[in-house]
Amino acid sequence: MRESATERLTATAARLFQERGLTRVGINEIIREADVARMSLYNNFKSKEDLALAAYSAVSKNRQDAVDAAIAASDGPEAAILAIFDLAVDLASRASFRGCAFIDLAAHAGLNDARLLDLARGHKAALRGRFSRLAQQAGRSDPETLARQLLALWDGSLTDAFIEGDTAPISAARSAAEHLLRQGE
Amino acid sequence: MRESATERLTATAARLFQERGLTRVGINEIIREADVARMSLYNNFKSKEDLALAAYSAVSKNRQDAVDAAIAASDGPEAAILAIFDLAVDLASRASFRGCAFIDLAAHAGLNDARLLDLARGHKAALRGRFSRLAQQAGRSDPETLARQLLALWDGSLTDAFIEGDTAPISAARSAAEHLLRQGE
DNA sequence: CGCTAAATAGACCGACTTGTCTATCCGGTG
DNA sequence: CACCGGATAGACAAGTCGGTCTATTTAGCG
Repeated sequence: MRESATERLTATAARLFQERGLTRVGINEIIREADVARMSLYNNFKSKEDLALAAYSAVSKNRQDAVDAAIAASDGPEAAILAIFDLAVDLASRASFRGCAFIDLAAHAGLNDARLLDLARGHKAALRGRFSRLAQQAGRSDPETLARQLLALWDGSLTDAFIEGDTAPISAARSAAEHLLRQGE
Repeated sequence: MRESATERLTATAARLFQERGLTRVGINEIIREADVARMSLYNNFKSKEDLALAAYSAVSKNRQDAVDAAIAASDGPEAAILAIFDLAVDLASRASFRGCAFIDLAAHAGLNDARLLDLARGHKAALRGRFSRLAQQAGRSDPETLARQLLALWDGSLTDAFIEGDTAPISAARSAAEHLLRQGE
């Protein structure tokens, strides 16, 4: 037996929301792609926003796991930070890449559903927290500021990579991160 | 006599689109706020996207003028670059701030209308071009890379400032720009 | 087999969207 | 005053959206 309707719905919604954003994907398309009846969606989720909450949570968890794996595979905090930027290149190299899904989510969900905005905030805070921890392990005196700088480089370079259709902004951001790491050690 | 319908429509659309984004503002709201009849909109613009094109073009021009004014008022290219980041603080301090309007535009218009995506691309390229010129004036050997780094810091910090609801990311980005300027002079 | 409970397809609803059409009104000009 | 072109309000069309409901089929199980 194949995976449950809930799993198929969550996975399909996660994929479509990443590819085109929350508001540009309707439930008709989701249930068609997930091969699930309309009522099966509403039997498993109270609303589209509840489904979105589950889908984006799964995406967030996957991203954080990938970041943690990259950190674990790296030799020291500085290398780990650069390895995280290498992940961004992977993300942006996918054909369907359209910028960070959580930026789009925050821009879109802000006014309607506080839960979705909180999820986007939490995702960014989680990444920033990892940067901060690594900066602290690298012996930085002000790890929070460095973490904010690295997060801005991450978010901005992913955004610019989408707008330009090229990964050059991410490479540049990675080298900026190297400079910042060398600066105040 | 007050300003023309075209001017009122463009100004109103520019304001609303900045506040809430292209797709979250309908023409009904625009014509109501602009105090213009429905048909007056369609007599002056072929479609909502044509109005959006005019509105976002005006916003882009205003932003570029503000950047140029900040550059002109600065003492040297390094100071000019930092002055541009001070502009970001002003932008993000407005109560209605919801991140860079052109990032939202690019994310949203990408699939529907190539003209709007090109406008967003052009806006980012214009800012990047100014960073590049300043970097060159500062005697940098690789002004393009520095320009990309500064643009990523700009876009990322504006985005993070919106998501966090605080201007701290911009201050951090500004100090990162200072570091980058000191680094490879 | 027969029963039950769940999953299904699809009609349907109300709200909302952009865009068109029509009928009216207002202001400037001869 | 009479006229006329442009602006007006608002009905309307055609489509999409999220969500509900019903009638039917399917699947599990004693």
